[in-house]
Amino acid sequence: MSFQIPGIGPKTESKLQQLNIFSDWQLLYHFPHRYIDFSRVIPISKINLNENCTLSGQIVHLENIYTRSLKSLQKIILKDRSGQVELVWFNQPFLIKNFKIGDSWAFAGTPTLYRGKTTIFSPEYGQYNTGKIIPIYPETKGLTSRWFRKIIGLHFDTLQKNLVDLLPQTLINSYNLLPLKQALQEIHQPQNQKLLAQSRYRLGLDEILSLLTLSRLQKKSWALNKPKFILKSNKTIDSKIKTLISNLPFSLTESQVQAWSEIKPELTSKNKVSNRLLCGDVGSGKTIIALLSTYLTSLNNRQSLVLAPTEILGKQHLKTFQKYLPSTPVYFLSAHQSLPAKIPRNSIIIATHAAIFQKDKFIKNTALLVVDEQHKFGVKQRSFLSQNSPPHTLTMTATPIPRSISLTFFGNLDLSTLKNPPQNRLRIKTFLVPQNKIPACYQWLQKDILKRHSQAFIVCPFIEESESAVTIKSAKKEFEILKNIFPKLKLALIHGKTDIETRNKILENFQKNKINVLVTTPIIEVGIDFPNATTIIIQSADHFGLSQLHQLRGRVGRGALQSYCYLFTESINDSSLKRLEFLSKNSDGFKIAEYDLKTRGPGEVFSTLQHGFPSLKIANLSDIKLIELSQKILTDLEQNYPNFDLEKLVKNQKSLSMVGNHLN
DNA sequence: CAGCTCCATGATCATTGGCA
DNA sequence: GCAGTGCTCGCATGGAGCTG
DNA sequence: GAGCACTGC
Repeated sequence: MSFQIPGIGPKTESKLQQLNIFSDWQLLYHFPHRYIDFSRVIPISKINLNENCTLSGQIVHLENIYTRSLKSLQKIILKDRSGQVELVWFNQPFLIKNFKIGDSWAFAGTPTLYRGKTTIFSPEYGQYNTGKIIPIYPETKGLTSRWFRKIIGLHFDTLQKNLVDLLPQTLINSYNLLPLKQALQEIHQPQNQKLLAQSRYRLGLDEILSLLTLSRLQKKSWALNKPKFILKSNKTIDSKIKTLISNLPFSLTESQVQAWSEIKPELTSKNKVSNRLLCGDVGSGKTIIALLSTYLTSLNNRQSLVLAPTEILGKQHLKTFQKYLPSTPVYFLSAHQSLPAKIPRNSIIIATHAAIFQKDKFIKNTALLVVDEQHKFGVKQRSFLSQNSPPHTLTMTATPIPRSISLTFFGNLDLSTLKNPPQNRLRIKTFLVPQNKIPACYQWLQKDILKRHSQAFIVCPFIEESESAVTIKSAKKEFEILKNIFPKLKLALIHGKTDIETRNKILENFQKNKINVLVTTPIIEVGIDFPNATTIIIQSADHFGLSQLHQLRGRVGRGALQSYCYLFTESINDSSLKRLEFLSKNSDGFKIAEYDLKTRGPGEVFSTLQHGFPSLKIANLSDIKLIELSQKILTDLEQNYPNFDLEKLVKNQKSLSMVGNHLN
């Protein structure tokens, strides 16, 4: 487990470790993140300005020039039959000793015109850096791309010696893939763009394939679990649940019915432990599903545990549960509030994360665990899952996860999706507000608040005014301005640095309608129900991801009144305006997430999820075709290559070394 | 906020010409 | 293990943007 | 000059 090749001593080794490279084959899995194409080798006279090229010729002049301010620059004049160029470096006086007048050299760079002369600043030289497409690597201080190019160029054969292409040859042929070694060679030393693309394709496929494999393996190992408590559904229980459903003040939506029909048989299965992700847009009614599940458990005289992301949200759940399940014991557990010493066996415990620290007390009696993730995807609650006999687990998320992402990252979970929102909800009217209409909008808001006794959020991206980004509204400053705009209204400010007690107090007052307008940073994202809030104004909307905006918008429209979302922006950037327009015309979170994924990449969609996902180095999660191909290949492997060792596939992926944290 | 990575940047010479 | 030699490769700085 | 390999002790 270390380095065989020469040139790596203790210093370099520790630097490599900073880049997560611990042994020599991993060097090959340190992929370039971009390339510069110096493959155009031309005579000097054919130079096009600002177009990368490689030139070779004789050095006819070289000098070191020292300037006043203790700086220096190095100048070389290179000549071939067709003409000459100047090459200039800065502050590298040692450099010219590598060259002699009369020597022949090749240099690569981008020619520019400087004071009437064609000049290349800091050109590359040497066999690994000229005349080809050169890779640029992720670097650490002291480990340059040049270093990687050389070491990999010199030792490629040694480095790849022990690597085995795990995919069967026949499969590689039938899908027209590059063999592993060739792919690795091309990613580091591409012969041309086409082969480079093929190489990225192959290696990206490996990444996705490993992810899929990993989640499939985990699903398999989860399937070995037997339920600790067997829940039944008999006639009495069924009818009670039916009564509950029919007594609800609304009827279940189609997809709620669907989801329940998926979850219920799992909970009552004799030999399977449920592990399901319930993925539903803001306000799609996930809580009801949780309610039904816990009720079923309770009717079986067993205990459920509902984990809420925040205390406020937990209390909200508590209210809901108590309201609809008056005859069931529901308890609340948080950092401030503990459980009674003895609780009935059929209790429903609603807990914040504080519960995690005292889980031992009651987890062993828990038959059903509901984790309300809201927008975050935590790692913490995995500790519940990793115990040897886990309860039925239902994870709920308000992040609409695009299909390609749920396939790759959550393949180990069964998936239920809530699509259509409850019919009684009015669609939130969303408008893009240009700068000059902002005052009118404020006027309208004030009127509306006074008329309907409604409330509003005003969201700003940052707390403090930053000098570099004057146009970005800061919550604090905006708050002052808004106080002047709305002299008749009560305003309050909340941001990430407001301490929790004040924050809770303000939220409480807001809930009681003692505050008309709440000015905040995006912290209100975390799903709080304020049915009376009907308007949300988002400042500098272009600075948010679409998914995030969608979540923010979901803060309103929770009551019966018509709600509004106003997006303020000073941006004139065409693509950001388009994005915002898309948002104003669409209310389906899944569509929005897909759109975000396609136009901005996975970062946007994941921005509201907690970290801890493996970063793919090559594959792109928005590449649904690649993901589908990986699935196809995986099925192919399982069906037609019975001896194929899936586990090996996972272990060999360096980029997955951290996956364990998240899926285990 | 700090720490890190990425990326762009960086220097010299020498002083005209029209009008009153 | 450590000192000495000779080899190769080597800028510095600031702002920007990201992450813990 | 930093890091490294190699040599000679």
